Amino acid sequence: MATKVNGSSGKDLDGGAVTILDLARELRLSKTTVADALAGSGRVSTETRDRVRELAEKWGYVSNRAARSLRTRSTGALGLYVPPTVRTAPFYMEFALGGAERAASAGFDLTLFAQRPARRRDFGVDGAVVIDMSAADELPRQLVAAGVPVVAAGRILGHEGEHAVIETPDREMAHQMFELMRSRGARRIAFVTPLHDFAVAWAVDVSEAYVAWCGQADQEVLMRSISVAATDTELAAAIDEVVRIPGVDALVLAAEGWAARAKPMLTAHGVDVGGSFQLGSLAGDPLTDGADAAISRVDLGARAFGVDAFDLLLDILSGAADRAAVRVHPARLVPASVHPGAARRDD
Amino acid sequence: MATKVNGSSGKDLDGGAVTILDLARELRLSKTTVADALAGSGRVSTETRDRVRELAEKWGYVSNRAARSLRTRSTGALGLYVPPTVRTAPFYMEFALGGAERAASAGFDLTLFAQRPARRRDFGVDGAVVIDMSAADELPRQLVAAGVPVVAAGRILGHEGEHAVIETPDREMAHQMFELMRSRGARRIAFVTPLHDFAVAWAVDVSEAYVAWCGQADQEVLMRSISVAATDTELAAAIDEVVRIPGVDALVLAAEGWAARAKPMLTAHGVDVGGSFQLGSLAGDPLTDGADAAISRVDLGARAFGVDAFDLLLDILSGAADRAAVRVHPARLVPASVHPGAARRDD
DNA sequence: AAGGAATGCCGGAACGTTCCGGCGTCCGCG
DNA sequence: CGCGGACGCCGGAACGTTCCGGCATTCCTT
Repeated sequence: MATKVNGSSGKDLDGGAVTILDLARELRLSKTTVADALAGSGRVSTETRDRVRELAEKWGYVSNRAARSLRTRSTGALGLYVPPTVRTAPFYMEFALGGAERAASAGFDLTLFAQRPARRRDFGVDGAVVIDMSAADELPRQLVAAGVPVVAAGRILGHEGEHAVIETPDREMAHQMFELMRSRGARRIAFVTPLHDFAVAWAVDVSEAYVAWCGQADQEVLMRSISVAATDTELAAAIDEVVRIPGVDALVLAAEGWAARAKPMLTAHGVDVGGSFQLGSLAGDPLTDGADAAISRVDLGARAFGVDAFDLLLDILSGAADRAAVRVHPARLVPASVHPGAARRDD
Repeated sequence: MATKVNGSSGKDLDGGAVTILDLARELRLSKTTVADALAGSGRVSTETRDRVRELAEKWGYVSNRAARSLRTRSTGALGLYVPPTVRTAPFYMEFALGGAERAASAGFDLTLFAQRPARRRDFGVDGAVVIDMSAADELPRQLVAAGVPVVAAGRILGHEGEHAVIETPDREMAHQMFELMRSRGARRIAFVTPLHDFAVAWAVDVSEAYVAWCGQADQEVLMRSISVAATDTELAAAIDEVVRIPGVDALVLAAEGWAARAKPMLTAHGVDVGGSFQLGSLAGDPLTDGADAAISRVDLGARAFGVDAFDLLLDILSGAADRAAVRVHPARLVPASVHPGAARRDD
């Protein structure tokens, strides 16, 4: 009862993409058998399977994603959301590409969400990773409401327990940074961190870690806050302030890129960076802060972080991990190379 | 003849997502009418349409992407491929997010392709943008072979005419940069560019532009090539060489981030960057090279570039542009702020 | 040799949407 | 009063896949 009468040989690559039915017709098999042969499911003789696969290869058959998705209720894509505030940083690009790599290795595509959509929508993903989300952002709860498994890279303040989380040990790394500097002779370590209204976990964590360390190390709290997207002018103003504080012999900056930008400013003030004055970055990717051996940095391993985040997501999808699982992605402290002529006081 | 008998009220949010059929049953309408009411197509009374939309809103109906995709043969997603060699640069993140924004505003998702897939696959996109591709990369032709419209951001050497292209005026901007420096007194401008085996259009273009300018300006060609992913050591070696050339009073670096990294190296050599010595970046994004007012830079407008690239792709999809269209995305020369005390020779 | 199990293959139904054609009803106009 | 057409709504088919159950045929077992 088909409307179109198909010729004998077939192989109609003309109309559009080749389907399972095309293969079945050509091989005089049923679609079920062809599908089974291709998927390796069902009961098919080895000979038949080989015939099917050979023709599929020859004709360039590709399984229609939409049809499969419709039938299986899985999309074959994972989502990633990077909030607008911070997305210029190379860190997120590395993270995203690590994620894309991991997703691809599991046969998933990576869909990048732009802004949060105005209207409710079909996200079109089997799961999603959101990174460094402010508590105010609604996207995670929209995802959760839509039944999409979510992994938060960096926990979301006030939303703990609502989804899985993977974190870098920010407090611990900050602590290590301060300890390193002290062990290298620093006595008064200043700290520049994002403004308090930047309600993202890592920023809060490192600030608290600094204050805690000061208490423990019996050091005065020398903290300045600037916008996480600080311009050079803003950053320079903070540096000016810090330099003016008497006896400051070390400075740690919380956000990516700050240290590299601050260094020339410090130098302009006559500060011997890498020598008598220590400079550190708590989010130092190899590209910016890390390019300078005079800066101690915390290497967050952005790429591997992305891989790990999507790894967790995949584990959740496969049932190997709980939907509220919490994991830690290791970071690494990379001390500045000690300047040979540096004044170094060993207590 | 339905296998399942549905109760009177319905509203079964229990099973899974709510479908058009659920709405139709509840409203005692046919699926066609409901679909028409939601899509705004067909002939539906205003009253009915409102009733449908109200219930759809109330029940949180979202159109099933897979089903629609299957029927309409369009996926609702656009692809982006960033080659592995260069992807650490913030430029590409900005570009990608600009693209995601533009795609989203047209109702498309953005799928990030990871590595090129080993096997032939269904790309699952309606069109794709590839950026700064080396001629050797096979992905574009795979896409073209699969019938996917492709926009190359930065033309692909040796593949002109096979797909649409959007470009920044790299030669022109390089020329402007050199002219700026000369107008500000530079007499011997050195140039550092990626190695020749980095067969990406912009790198070739700016190198050629430099040589051409030298010829026209009657200046000796002072060019050094390093890996596009040069380490600090490699970059420093090139800088060392450049500094050793007698009379060099300006340096232009081709790739993103190089200038910012080179500046401290130059300073270490006692060079007065921003004063008697001019430094320029041909791919200076605001974050890295652009953060330093002493560096002249070409602002490629990464974000807007991404928007424009996807704009072109969307135009092609809508038929408003040819599949081999060529467009130019404007760039902008941002001169270094002239240092007050700088030695400035006005011819 | 007869019963049952394994083997190889197959038809339909479903997934949720879009789209084509059609079918009553009612209005307006000559 | 009759008729053409607009209006409001509808049924079915199709998109390409997966999956459930089933039906011959062959093989093994006792």
